[in-house]
Amino acid sequence: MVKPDDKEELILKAAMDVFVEKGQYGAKMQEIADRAGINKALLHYYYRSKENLYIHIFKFIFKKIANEIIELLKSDLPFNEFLRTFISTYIDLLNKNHRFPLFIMRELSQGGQIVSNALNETKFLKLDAHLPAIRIMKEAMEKGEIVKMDPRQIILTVIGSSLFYFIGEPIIRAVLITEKSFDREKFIEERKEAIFNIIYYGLLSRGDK
Amino acid sequence: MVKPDDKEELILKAAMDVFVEKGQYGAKMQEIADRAGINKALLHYYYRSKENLYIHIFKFIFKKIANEIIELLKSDLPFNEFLRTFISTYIDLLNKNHRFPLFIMRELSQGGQIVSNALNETKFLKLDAHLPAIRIMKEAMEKGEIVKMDPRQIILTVIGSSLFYFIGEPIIRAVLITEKSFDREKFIEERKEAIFNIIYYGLLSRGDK
DNA sequence: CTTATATTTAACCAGTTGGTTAAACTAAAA
DNA sequence: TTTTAGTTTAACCAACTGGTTAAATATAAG
Repeated sequence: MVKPDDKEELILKAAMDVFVEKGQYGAKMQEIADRAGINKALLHYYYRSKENLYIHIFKFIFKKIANEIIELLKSDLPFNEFLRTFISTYIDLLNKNHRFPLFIMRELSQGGQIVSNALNETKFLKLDAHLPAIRIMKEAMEKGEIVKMDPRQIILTVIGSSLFYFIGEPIIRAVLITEKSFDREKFIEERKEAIFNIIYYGLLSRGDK
Repeated sequence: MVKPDDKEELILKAAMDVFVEKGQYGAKMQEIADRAGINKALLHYYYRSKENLYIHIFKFIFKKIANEIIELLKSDLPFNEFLRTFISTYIDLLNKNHRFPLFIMRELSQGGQIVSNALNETKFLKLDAHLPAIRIMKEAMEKGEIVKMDPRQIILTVIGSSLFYFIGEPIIRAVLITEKSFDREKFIEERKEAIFNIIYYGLLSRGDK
């Protein structure tokens, strides 16, 4: 028995689009079926309920993003190269999936039950000293290359700085961007540079005050 | 004619709670009525429709946050003091209203029609060179105090770094916080210090590379 | 007292929507 | 050919929900 066309994949793709766009409650099963080019009956044939389907989609997206970040944190490079690579790759990832962060945030604002379930199914339940990224930072601190600081503060600053443009883009463009011809990709490249420079030089050990 | 108890205010308060918690579609009029201690009929007596009420609440919250940020950007201080004050005050604001950012984000992810309407009703449609904050930065650059850089990159880094903890708190606490007894307020104070230090020293002019 | 507004109660309606069902059809596998 | 799973069609249902309505009541203002 082979599916002539992989309907299940069509469903997942359509469901992802609709849920990401409209959220769990704004999404309608009929619309998902329509966009997948199938009918509602088949939708329930594969996924018993809307909630089921939603959780499935959410976990899929969450794990995809989480796992990519985990990979990045496993890198083993000198601190400055690690930092530059992390920022650049993470921003590329966000740029390619610019709707995912807000989708995850929306679920977060709902209370986070589904989020914490999804979290339990990823590998980084707790970031500890064994993680290469943390080790790299601690070593750089011990060598006196960078200032001593709680590594979590560095992580929060890097991720927050990188993420913000993508979750706030509509407002940011309305408020901050005045050019008539705005080159988004160029701005994003500049963003990478700026974040790296600010954070790297902000962490470099300074002799005096 | 005086309202014995200001029901209208009770409604607004309850509606805010429910909408912030569950979003536009997750919220139910009946629940709003219940939490306000009144009945559905009165709800429609004051606010003709759910959409009406939602837009009302959204704009109220959005303007409150936006206007506080605008005030902060009007400050006129030396760059380093401005930066320290902005970060500290902004984080305090977020801490006091920790549910608002995600609420606004959720609406953003819906397409942003309501957001852009709300935006038009605030005073900072475009941040330009006249704004004190921008002037302060440009002056500090010209004086050679800090490195030359697009001021928007600085703003995005400051806001992103400050905001991230509050929109990602559930995940951050699950992943990054290992202490059994976690002192949230202390961590937030440390966060202020870290953000200021990283960004300020990251911007300070450096003689060599 | 009269009047106008505020408020409650309770029933009701219509539209939407998640989900079901049954029958028929398709097509590959055995 | 028979069997089994995938798929469609179309009708249907029950629950929920936003919104309405009408009648009764409260209450302060004029």
